[in-house]
Amino acid sequence: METNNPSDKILQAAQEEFAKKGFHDTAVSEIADKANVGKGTVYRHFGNKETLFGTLLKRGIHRILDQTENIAENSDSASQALEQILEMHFQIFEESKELVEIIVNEGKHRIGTMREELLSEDLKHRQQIEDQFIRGINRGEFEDLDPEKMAIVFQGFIWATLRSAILYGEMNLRRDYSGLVSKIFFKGIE
Amino acid sequence: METNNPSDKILQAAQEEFAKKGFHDTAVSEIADKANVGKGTVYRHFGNKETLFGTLLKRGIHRILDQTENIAENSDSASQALEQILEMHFQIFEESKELVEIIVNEGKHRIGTMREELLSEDLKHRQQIEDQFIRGINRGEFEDLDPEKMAIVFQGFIWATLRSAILYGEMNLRRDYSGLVSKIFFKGIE
Amino acid sequence: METNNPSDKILQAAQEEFAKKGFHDTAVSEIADKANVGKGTVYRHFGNKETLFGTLLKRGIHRILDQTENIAENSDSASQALEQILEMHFQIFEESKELVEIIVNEGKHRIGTMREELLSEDLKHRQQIEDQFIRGINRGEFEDLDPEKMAIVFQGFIWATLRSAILYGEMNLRRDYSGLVSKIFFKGIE
Amino acid sequence: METNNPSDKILQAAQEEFAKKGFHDTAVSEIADKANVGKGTVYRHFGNKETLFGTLLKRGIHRILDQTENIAENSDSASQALEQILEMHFQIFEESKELVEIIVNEGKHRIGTMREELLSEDLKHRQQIEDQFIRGINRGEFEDLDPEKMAIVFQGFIWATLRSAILYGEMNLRRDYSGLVSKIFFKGIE
DNA sequence: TATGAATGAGGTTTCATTCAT
DNA sequence: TATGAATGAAACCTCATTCAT
Repeated sequence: METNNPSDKILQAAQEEFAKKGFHDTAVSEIADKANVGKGTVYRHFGNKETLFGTLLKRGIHRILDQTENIAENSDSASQALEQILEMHFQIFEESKELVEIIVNEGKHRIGTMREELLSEDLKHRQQIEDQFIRGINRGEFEDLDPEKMAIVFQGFIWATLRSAILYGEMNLRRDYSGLVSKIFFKGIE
Repeated sequence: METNNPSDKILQAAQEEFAKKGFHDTAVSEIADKANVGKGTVYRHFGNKETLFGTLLKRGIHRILDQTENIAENSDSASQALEQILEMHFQIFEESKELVEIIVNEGKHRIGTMREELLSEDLKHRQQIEDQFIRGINRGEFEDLDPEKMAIVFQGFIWATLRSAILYGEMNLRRDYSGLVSKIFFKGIE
Repeated sequence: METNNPSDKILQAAQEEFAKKGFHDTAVSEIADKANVGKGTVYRHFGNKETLFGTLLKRGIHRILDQTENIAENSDSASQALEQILEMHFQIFEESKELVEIIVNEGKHRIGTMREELLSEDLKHRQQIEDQFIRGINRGEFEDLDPEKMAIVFQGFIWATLRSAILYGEMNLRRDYSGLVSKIFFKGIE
Repeated sequence: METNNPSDKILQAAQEEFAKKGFHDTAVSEIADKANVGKGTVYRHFGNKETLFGTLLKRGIHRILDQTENIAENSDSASQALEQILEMHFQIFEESKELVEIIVNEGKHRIGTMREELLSEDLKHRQQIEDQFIRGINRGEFEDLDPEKMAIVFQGFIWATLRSAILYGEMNLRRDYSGLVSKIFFKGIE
């Protein structure tokens, strides 16, 4: 779906470059070049480099938030929902490898002004997961463990698995992992 | 145990600064100032900024490798060993919060010249973990799952848990997490 | 003929500063200041300090090459041509004292990447001079001596005379020297 | 004649390094290393880098001054003396290629504090040559031209010839050049 | 007297950002 | 609205020089 919208072209180019080289090792001019626009256009649309980066992160997180919401509403059980959430992350990874790499690799630093905003989105996602654990406990699917901690651990599992995939590039094994992680996790808490 | 050895002072200062602000946002002069040495002294001892950073990473990884080795030799069962390995990571985290933050946050980029060396150390650690799974399977402690994949997932669990701890700063809960993760993981694979 | 072209302003400023203080003792920022441009502009136009220096040398050598070519084509005899070539060097010296100083003073070192290119230009000039000696010998103007060696010696004479002029600043005497050198070269002093 | 005198070892090493790479591209530590002494020893003996360099220049010029004096006293005619002076420069060149390279290549800049002293030595040499021209004119060997200018031109010839030799590395031809230059100078080429 | 670890001034270079066109 | 030339702050790094041993 080729757009000629400068914003989209810039965002796309930024995603690829930031994923490949990280925030600091990517020059704004490289992004502009790859997007076939002038450097000034990047600034007209995003104000500065940090905001461009943050916009990318936000886009990714919102996408995850929306899809999680969707899964929650259309699932029969908590364990099914959680499995689908895990699976969904791998799907996004396959579609937007770079976006996930960015989120995984530059999670902590590089969020400057948007720190609060991004952190709050992350907490929203944790809450979505926690809701599923509460649901599961109420339905008798899981043991009665602290749902908040469970959510934190589950969120960690997701990133951890993506991290392995990125680090070792063994993406072709993704279904194996996704399945293995689900298996371990759910058998562990039943 | 205050040393006056410049190398140690620099390494310590670098660890703190890199953890706080990341590689690129930390100036060599800031490290020098914090270590109470001249800028030139940093260069005399480490050659350049990247090597200083890499030295820090190597130190951390070697420490983990050594302790894992030690645990492997002195444990009665595979599950005990793996639990201790997880626990050990939290201990190191408590002692050198910054070092772990660096490893977690700047895993992918910023390793330049030392990439191969560091990656091979990481693989060594994975192998150490895999050895425990093989041991556990042989001893009938675990299900007969692919030990290599198990190792990758377990390594992921470690980072996931540390990542949560770092991100949310809820280190005071560490025992809870460590225990929870162990519980889930081992019940899941028994 | 004041230009506002940054390249020209930078080249002019560089010429003056390099001549006054040599390559190493001239800071790029000084050149930028004197040219009334930002430091970055120097780098945008010339890439780095060494290339800026080399560009200056090339410009000078090309000018000499062109004018020598011109003299060769428009002269009645070899000795007339050679006299004019000598005279031309003094003219250039008067117009661009600094450029000649640079070429005289930093001939050997400081040419790094452009070494081959510059040396080959120098050889071209030697060839131009040699051509005049061949012409002169054929026309019976000169003794039948090895034209290549004659060219080397003549080229030496040029630099020698310029060197004296630069070293002692006795430029006001230039006509005297130029004439004296011609006289000696063609007739000797006995 | 191997000395263990630190000063001599340093001077020798400095000569080689300065000739090879020029003043600025030679580090004091490189000189110290090559001389097998500590960096501090260089400073103890010569105070600073510039003085070390100047000492080298002075040594060379004094040597030339002394030998010229000697030639003047032991020669039968002015033209013989001048020929021997020219020849002597080539001899020194063969023995101390580097020293001559230094003097030729870094004549103008790099003399800082010693500027006056070195310039006065150079003028002394010019005077020695001028004396020979006066002698030659008085003895009827040469035409009655301005001896000062003749001296300047002759001095220029010397450097010019050495410059060619250094630039093109055609030192094996030295006798040819030396002879050719003498011939031209005294008899011309017509 | 000799040393070399430590220092920091100073130099080169990059690149995010601005703004006139 | 789009551009990219110009800018200069700020970072990395070198190396002459000092001085405690």
